Amino acid sequence: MAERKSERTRAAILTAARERFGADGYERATVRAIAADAAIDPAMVIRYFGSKEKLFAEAAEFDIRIPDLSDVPADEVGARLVRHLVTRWEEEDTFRVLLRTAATNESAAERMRQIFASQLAPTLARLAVDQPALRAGLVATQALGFALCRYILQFPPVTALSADQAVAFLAPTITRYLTEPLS
Amino acid sequence: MAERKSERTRAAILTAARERFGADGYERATVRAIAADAAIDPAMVIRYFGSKEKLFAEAAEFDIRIPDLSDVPADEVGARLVRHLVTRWEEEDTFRVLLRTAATNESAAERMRQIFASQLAPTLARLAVDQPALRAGLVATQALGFALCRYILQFPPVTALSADQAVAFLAPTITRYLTEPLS
DNA sequence: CACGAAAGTCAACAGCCGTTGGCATATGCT
DNA sequence: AGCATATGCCAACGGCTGTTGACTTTCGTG
Repeated sequence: MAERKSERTRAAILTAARERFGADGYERATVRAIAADAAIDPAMVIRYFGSKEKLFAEAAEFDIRIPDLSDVPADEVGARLVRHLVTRWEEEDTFRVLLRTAATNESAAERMRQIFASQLAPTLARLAVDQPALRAGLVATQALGFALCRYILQFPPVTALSADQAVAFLAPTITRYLTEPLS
Repeated sequence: MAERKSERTRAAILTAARERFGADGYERATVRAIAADAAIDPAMVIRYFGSKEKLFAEAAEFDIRIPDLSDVPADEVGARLVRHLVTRWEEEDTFRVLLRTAATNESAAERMRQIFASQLAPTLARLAVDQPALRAGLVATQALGFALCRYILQFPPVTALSADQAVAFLAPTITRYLTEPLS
């Protein structure tokens, strides 16, 4: 069972990495600091993950896990979606890591675009009355803007919101973006 | 006229700095690269601005210049505001510099919060039916989310939008955040 | 117990970074 | 012209970065 120990430290590194990347962003989070948090030698980080960039790639793997909304009443879709997103964002650091980093790191931005294109857009496409890509894009602006103001920029009025309040305000916007007829 | 020349290079540095900061973010934009863009020695950058941080502070000075909307018909406030923001964001690099950097740099985030609190919130407060801080916060989530998806993450459906389309979609959301009764 | 591989330590590398001080040059004033 | 000062270049510093290779310890297995 020589591998048991190694998997534990591997997980420790990953946890520390997510914390540091999430708090400081990619550039300012140093391998040495991550190693210190995980109480191991910086060399081990490289040994386990090959490079800082590969470590980040693994630390920022994120599945948004959008539920199937196809048999949810049309007027509840927005609320269900918003609640799912907020829950999902707050139960892991991963998304925050990705969002924070995506602003200054092109590969993280690309990953963000991929999540949008492969996870969010297809699901929303079945709920939009027309122009699915455009409507998914609009939904993304509101969803990510909320995440930005709440978790990254930490605007006081936005951080002060409860999850319920957030859902109540954002849901109608999402619904409108998916269904409002184009003028 | 010894100062004329210096002011020209000072401006050149500032321009190059805004470009680099805007493209790469604070950490990855090096003093050396900025100096190279301005066709000048790295030492001059420090001589003129004292430090990289002070250079950034000056490069990221941004006045959102929100117009007086107090005598605009209530149903046009959203459109006017959105159009102003998009115009303002696109006529300078400054805002993009700030937004990109705010994700990983605490002092830039603080500046963002200040712009929100001292420039946006007070104006919106006079337009909101109640709970001015909360409503201004909601407006910010939609406005900044749009900027994030369009200028930073560059989601294709969002970059594809014309200014007119953006206004048409976002304006009703803004109006609703300012006026919709709380349930 | 002995052996070998896995896990971890340590020191050092080369390469950037922001910043500094000294020195050349140009420019404007008297 | 000659001086003072502003402007600019150059080389170098100390510090931090990701990454590497050699060495030591740990530990499961024959």
